[in-house]
Amino acid sequence: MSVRSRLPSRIQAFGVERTLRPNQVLFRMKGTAEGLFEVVSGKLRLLRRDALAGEETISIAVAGDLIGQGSLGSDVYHCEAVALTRSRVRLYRKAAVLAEVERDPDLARQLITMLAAEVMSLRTCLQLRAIRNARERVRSFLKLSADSETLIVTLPGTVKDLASYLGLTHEALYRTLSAMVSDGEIRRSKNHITIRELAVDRKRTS
Amino acid sequence: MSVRSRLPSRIQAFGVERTLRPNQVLFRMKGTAEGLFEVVSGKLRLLRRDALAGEETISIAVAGDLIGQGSLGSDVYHCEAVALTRSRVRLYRKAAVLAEVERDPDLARQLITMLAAEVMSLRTCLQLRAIRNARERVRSFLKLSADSETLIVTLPGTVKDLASYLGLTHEALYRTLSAMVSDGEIRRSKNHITIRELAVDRKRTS
DNA sequence: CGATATATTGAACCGTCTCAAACTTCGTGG
DNA sequence: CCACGAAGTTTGAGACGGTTCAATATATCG
Repeated sequence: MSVRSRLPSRIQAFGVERTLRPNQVLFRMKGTAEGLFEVVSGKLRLLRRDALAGEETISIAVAGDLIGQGSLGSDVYHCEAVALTRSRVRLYRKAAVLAEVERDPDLARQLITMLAAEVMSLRTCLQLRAIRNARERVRSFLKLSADSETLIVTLPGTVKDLASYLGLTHEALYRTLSAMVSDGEIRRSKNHITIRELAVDRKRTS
Repeated sequence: MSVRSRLPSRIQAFGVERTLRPNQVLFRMKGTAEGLFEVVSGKLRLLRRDALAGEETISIAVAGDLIGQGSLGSDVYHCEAVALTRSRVRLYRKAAVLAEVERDPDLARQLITMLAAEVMSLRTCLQLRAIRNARERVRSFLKLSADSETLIVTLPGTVKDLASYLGLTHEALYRTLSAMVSDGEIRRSKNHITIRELAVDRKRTS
């Protein structure tokens, strides 16, 4: 659901750890950008709020993920991070990161490729949403997210969160998943979805 | 419509210029990523193709814009660039850029902030699309894109391109714009849209 | 064990898509 | 410079699908 971005270990030296309880807000939209965070343990939800668009889940971050990268290019955060579970995060102050970048070309290169990958991941998401038909959209998402070996998709959050990520109401997603199950296209268990038939790419089975 | 990203002049030394005629393809999806391009003159359309999602305009790049940044994080391009007009572009080979990054921390910092800004720009676009109502979506887009002084939005491409960017069919966008004009909410001329009333934020005037 | 959030299904409405048709603009080539 | 074709623009009508509102079941957490 998001790029797994990791910082090289040498920079971790100057990271400051912080613990979050469930539902605690790590940073808010328009809050002063301290820097970026690495999720050490636990799980956080990244979202955007807007009077018109409502609440939109950007992604679910788990251990190892880097969040708040946008802060490197701005003075304020443009999204909100809330802990889903008790979590530990490590803060890398913006100034410290940028300073370290000057000294460590390798870190610079890693940050650049990481951000470039993030850009592409977002574009993929954007393209996913361009698919009008709910079922096709879900199908595309599953294809993109499935482990290529097992064809299993592991849901990082709730189905509701997934609905938000896909730009559907949760009702529509539940219905679509149900229909796909009864058609034998997928199989569902707790936190997993298994694709049963491999992309026969039949045109809109609706 | 997209982040105006510029490379510091010192790196321009090793850029290779190339001329494109209208409709010429600069790079395709899944084509080997040579590197990134700076638009010297003219106008290009960035898009993604997909059997299900169809053609989706990502942005219109004009002189000064940097395109194909995603290539820094991947071996292949994930979008397609087509010249809208006769254009000149300058290629910065991926390896050259990454090598220069090692030598020039300042370039590194600029690339990082540029990419971070792009990430946020994409997230904003994503959020825009989360607005279900066409009129509200157009309204939000106009607010975001308007010059804060004059309240004028300059369209970089055709209205059809804008429709693609907004995730609407062109018919829906034409209709919405017409309605907004007759309601006196906006004014239109050739390539400009002027917002007449400043966001009174009345709930769904539909 | 109660409270709160998620999961699930139903029914109806409404807006956008789709298909269609005409008009305008623009660029190209004769 | 005009003719032509291609692409963009514009408006119409109808169908479909996802949203919305609603109600209930299930699960999770303190």
